[in-house]
Amino acid sequence: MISGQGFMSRRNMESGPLARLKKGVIVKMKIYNTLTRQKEEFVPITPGEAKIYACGPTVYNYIHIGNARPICVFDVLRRYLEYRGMKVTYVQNFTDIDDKIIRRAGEENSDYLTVSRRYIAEYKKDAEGLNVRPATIHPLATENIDEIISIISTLVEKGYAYRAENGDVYFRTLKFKEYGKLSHQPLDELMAGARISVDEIKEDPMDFAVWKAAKPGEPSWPSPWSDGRPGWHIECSAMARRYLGNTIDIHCGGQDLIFPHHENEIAQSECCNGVEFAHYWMHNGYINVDNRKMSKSLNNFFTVRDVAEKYGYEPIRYLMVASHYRSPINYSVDVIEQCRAALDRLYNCRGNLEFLLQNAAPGEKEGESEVRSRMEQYREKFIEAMDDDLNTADALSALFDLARDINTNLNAATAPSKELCAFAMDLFMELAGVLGLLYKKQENNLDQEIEDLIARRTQARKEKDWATADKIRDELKARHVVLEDTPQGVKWHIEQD
RNA sequence: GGCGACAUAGCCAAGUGGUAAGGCAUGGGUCUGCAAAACCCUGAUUCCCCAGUUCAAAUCUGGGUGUCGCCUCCA
Repeated sequence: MISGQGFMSRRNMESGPLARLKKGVIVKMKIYNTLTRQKEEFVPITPGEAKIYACGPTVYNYIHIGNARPICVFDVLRRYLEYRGMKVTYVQNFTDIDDKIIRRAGEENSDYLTVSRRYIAEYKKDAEGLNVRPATIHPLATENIDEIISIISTLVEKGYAYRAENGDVYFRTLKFKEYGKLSHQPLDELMAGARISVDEIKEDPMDFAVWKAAKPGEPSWPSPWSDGRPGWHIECSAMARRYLGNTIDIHCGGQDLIFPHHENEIAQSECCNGVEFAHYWMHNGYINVDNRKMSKSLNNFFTVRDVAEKYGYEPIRYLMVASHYRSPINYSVDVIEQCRAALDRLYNCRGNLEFLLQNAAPGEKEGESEVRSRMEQYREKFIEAMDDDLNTADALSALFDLARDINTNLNAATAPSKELCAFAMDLFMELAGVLGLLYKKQENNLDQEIEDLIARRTQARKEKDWATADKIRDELKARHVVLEDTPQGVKWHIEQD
């Protein structure tokens, strides 16, 4: 029995961050580590590479915007590390077998497979809408039963888990001396607070199930202990190990997973593999509604789908990056509308720049190199903010600073060169892209009919026939084509809704 | 009971010792045939309260108030 030995003490010089630091760092980034409760320099196991495991949704319903937060925030983490030149392996599981899924299947008279596959598909639609890139791997619990059984077998062999008389297998929590190190809960306190009903079949109330024997009619898989299914926590230990190895760089999820889910993962993985499970633990804050935590159990949640139908997906994503990932966010209709208005400003900037770019003449002009170098400073500010524990709110302000600079200095009056316009556009989209914003495509084509209307209006304006011009403008506006008159001609964009 | 988070303008939100970023909204102005967009100006003598440390505190210390969360399925 070796728990509590060297592999936990990541402060030691051989395996601690200092040692890894010496091997060479590509990204000088600080991450708040729940394990140590402080910001630490991010030093990956392999220089230049990051292995990340993010707990994914249990697929028994549409995701709500509380679920959307970790999905968006850790997508930004991934994008940022890649932006800084790292190779990122990002694993996000789907929990596709569990009590809630089985219950749901029962309610609708179908089976767990139908339910889980449906909501995985729905998840993917929402994730795409939110501009969340698919993970490197999206493993399913039910496709990793062998790995799960292998880990449980090792735990049983080592004496960390035992079979109860009904076929369940439980983890011997008290045997893992460091239990509680992530949630910083002393074991006796956890026991005092344990509302776990005293279960005759467990040796100790703190023990948790790693394998559950099937009740009649439940889906099950054969195992050395019983026909049954994995407990919730074990699947993440199994999938993290299979796809990322015994030790990973960053494990992320919502704050509510710290206890017991992540605590249990640590116990299982470290007792099984004998090495530290994850070097960094990142946890996002909650989304609240009326100042109360939004959750499926409180039934005060908004699904991503519902909000997206009213306001679009992007304001949701904006909401997630507009504040720090560890702060709570209080959701309201007001706030989401403000997000949409803020996005409008950014899209206007992009639209104006695009229009300028199309009309600009090539040939760098005098003084433009100074403009470039000034704009480079916004990138520096952006990176500095992101390096500080993913301060997306501060980074976003750099994007707005850039937008103001572009609006002020790149316009019809200053007639910037094509090169400068392209430079500004690239930089603007580069920073927005790291946050996963401004992914709505630029419309380039209009119907012939609309083109004709615009041409007629232009003619009317030339003849100072304002009545006709305004009538056409209103007509187009009703069809969501918004016109703006600029010194370089008519500019249009398609309005949403 | 144990552990923790938060409190900055009408709203959202950065800022952890050097004199309050950014966004939304409001009001005024410039530009425009009118709009739209954009730009400029406007807005917290002050960062929940009290006391302390300091030349200097939203930022540190102590105390208090309020709100929320985890300890049970939950992002």
